[in-house]
Amino acid sequence: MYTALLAHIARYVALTSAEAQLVGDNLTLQTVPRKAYLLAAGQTCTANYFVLQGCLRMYFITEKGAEQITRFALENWWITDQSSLLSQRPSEFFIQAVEPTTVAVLDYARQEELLARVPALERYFRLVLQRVVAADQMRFVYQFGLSAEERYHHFSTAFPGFVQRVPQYMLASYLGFTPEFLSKIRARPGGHPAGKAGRHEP
Amino acid sequence: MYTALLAHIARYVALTSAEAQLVGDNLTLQTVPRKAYLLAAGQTCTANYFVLQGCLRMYFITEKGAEQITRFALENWWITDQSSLLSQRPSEFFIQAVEPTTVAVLDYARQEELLARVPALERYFRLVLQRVVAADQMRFVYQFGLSAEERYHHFSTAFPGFVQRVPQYMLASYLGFTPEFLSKIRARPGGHPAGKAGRHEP
DNA sequence: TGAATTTCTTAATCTAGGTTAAGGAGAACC
DNA sequence: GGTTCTCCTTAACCTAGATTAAGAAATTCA
Repeated sequence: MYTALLAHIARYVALTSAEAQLVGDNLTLQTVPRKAYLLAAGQTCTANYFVLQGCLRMYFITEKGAEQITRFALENWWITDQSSLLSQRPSEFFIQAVEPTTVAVLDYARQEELLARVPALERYFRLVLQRVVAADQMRFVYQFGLSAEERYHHFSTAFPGFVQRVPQYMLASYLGFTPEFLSKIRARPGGHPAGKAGRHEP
Repeated sequence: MYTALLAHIARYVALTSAEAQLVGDNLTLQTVPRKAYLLAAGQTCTANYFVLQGCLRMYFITEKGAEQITRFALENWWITDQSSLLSQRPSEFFIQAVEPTTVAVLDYARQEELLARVPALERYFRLVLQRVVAADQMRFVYQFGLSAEERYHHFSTAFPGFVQRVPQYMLASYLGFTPEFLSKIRARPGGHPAGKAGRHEP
């Protein structure tokens, strides 16, 4: 049922089978149809989501009313609004399925209890969070260190599979520019080389 | 010696005095003169730094050769290049003292050993990292949801003390625009209301 | 399968913020 | 107590990318 998640945990820490059982007991499985929401702005975030299958996006609405995507979550990624989760105050974010998606839901209230019983998970989440911070840091370097066009080229070279998996206007939003500008870039010579290899995940 | 750090830990988890002793034994104290570096691009990051007194900035050099500040660390903040630390590969970042600064240094090699002996610290760092992710998330909202001028006003209203603590060109870099543009904003009517109250930390 | 909805493209026009250049003023240094 | 750095300001000009407005392709789903 949660084999992908248990395998992910095993990459970082070793659990006894009793502990693995306990993990499973504290999760729920949820299928999310395309365009359905796991979280909407105004709601208080209640859980941590692990993507078993599919793709989620997290976004907020800017002052001008535009959707600004802050991150995607693909298979084997955790996603949540840490800010709302910690403060237990209403979120500014939406978490929505880009394609039909299956997630393991770890309810925040049960999480603390579970971590108390399975201390190895404290370590697991610490390591996962370190990686999230590291990824956000590098994201920052690309966002501020490169021009919009360079960002697009860098990203589509690094994750060619992913680029084909989401609508381009979402990619444009994630990279911090408009879909019109993305079209312009792609129309330029060398705009979208028909690459094949490369990683699939951002 | 490390009372500020032990107090910070105590805000999240309880340590026995033997454990607190062990923490102290695995730290070193370092004083960093103004403009000195704890990390420079090209070096592999070897430690996690906790600011006891002073102010650090983390930045990288963009393609155009400009310094782009990614974060500051004031008293009671941890700072490191998670990316370089995890991969043990050369960093892209500089970590430099903005003012004479004292830090507690937790060497990465010793950190893993220490956490194995004091499991409560796994929880401590997990909680600290959750807060870092939450802060980065909100940072993103301000960065992409507001115009440059709104960013400046929001930031200087939220952290008036901090604005007076660092040179303005650093503030401009952190907020993602040029010092010239910051001057332009401040010259506008209502550009820099002489506020007094408010938080000191970003 | 065909209408409705989403997504993508093109092109003209516009603007927030960057760039360049120069001067001024405070702080540190000798 | 002057000279050298650092930092801040102003102003003219410039550009990357936004906005607006159509229309053209794809998808989706009934």
